[in-house]
Amino acid sequence: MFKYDYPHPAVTTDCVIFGYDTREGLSVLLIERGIEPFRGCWAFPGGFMRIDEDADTGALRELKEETGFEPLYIEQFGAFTDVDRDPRERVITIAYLALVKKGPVAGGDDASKARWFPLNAVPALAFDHDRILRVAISRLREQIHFRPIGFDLLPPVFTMPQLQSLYESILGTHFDRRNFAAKMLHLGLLEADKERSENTPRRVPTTYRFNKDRYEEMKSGGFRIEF
Amino acid sequence: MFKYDYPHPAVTTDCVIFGYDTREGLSVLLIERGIEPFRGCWAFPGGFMRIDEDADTGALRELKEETGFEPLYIEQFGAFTDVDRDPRERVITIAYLALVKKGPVAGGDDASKARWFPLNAVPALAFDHDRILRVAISRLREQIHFRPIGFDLLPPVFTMPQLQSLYESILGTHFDRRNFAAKMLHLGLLEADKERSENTPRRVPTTYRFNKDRYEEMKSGGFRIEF
DNA sequence: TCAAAAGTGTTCTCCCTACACCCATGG
DNA sequence: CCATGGGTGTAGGGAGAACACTTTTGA
Repeated sequence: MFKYDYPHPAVTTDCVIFGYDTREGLSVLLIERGIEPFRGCWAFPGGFMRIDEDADTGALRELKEETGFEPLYIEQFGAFTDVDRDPRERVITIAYLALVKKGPVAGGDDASKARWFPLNAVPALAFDHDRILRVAISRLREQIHFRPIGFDLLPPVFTMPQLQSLYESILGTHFDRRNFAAKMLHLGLLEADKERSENTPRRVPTTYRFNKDRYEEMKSGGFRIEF
Repeated sequence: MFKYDYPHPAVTTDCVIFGYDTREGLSVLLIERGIEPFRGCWAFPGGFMRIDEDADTGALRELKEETGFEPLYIEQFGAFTDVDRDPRERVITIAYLALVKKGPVAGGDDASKARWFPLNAVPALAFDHDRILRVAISRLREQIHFRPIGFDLLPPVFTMPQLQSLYESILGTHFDRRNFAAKMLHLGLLEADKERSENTPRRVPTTYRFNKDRYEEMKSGGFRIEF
């Protein structure tokens, strides 16, 4: 039993985890809640922050425990503090945006209850997670202009059409093939890969890899991708 | 006395309040702490979030109580959660960035202990407020590319040199007069003001006001100011 | 009349945009 | 051989960057 002179809210972390594949586009990882409140509803993985860990650590811990994924990118993007957002007690949540390489959910006790949902097929969510998701998506769309975080969502070797459809999926727009390729190549972050990808239906596209060294150089000195 | 099965952190809000005038450039409003811990140190206005208010409300309340200012712009920009950031107990803070029209600190019990500090003369701060300030500044610099929040820091009628030196002060750079003016006028957010400003040392600059209607139009449809 | 600050226009370059044709592959 | 998708180049326009001289005003 822990006692305080003034009431204290509980603090949780929640992770909005995005993954991508060509079939489904941008997807988000949700967990079906096994307990009340909102039992049976889908929600972001997350949980109570421990008193001896900071929120970043807590978010990472919950992410790994509940999904088994190692995020390639993770960023705090907001605290959600509505008074009635949790029926049990006053709970505020610190929300994180994470990018992972999409795959079957591997680890965790709740693994069987986790599932990827394409962004256009997300069910109603528990708590205020609908709002959190909307904020996360708009943050992701902003961030993609400043960091090449899109690359984290692709396999190490990828084709230009793949990269384009990833960006289109995230930004919800369509680009001209030629202009998109020119712009990307112009950035100098891509290097052509010798090998050619297999399993393509028609003509074999050339493959690229992401040049991390070049990116590190560019980070110091500002960086902006216009779309 | 409030009891919980698990330990709960305390939650505060802190406001990084920016103001601007031509003499001192961009300044931040600090309050000298009258109580331990960090008694006598300078810190951002803020305080404990009440259990029956959300963080936005709490931040606004504290801002008004402690400084008497009405923010022209306010935005949550991060939760700071280091385990040892407060020696008393586990305290996390939700940090806000606010812009106000700079003036003498008017209201509040602690008014006499509040002071504006130009950004290049900020003293060592209490808690982790140094870090919070650094994050706030970089956020402000980002935001100024997307919203004309700079205008909130100027008087309703202002001159082009004033506007330019505000932007230079925030971004820490220098712009070519002609290019800056052209860019600003091109945005269509400024309208020339009939009256001329007084009290200028040399030639009288033309004055402008900010066209809010035009800004509202531009918000829906995206908006980017390049520098 | 001089010093200090404000006003103004042009050129060059780069990047974004729009757009059409050819090529490789599998069926 | 044809359908599908991948690859490529060019012309035009707009915006940013660099840059110098003239005007106003108070001292």
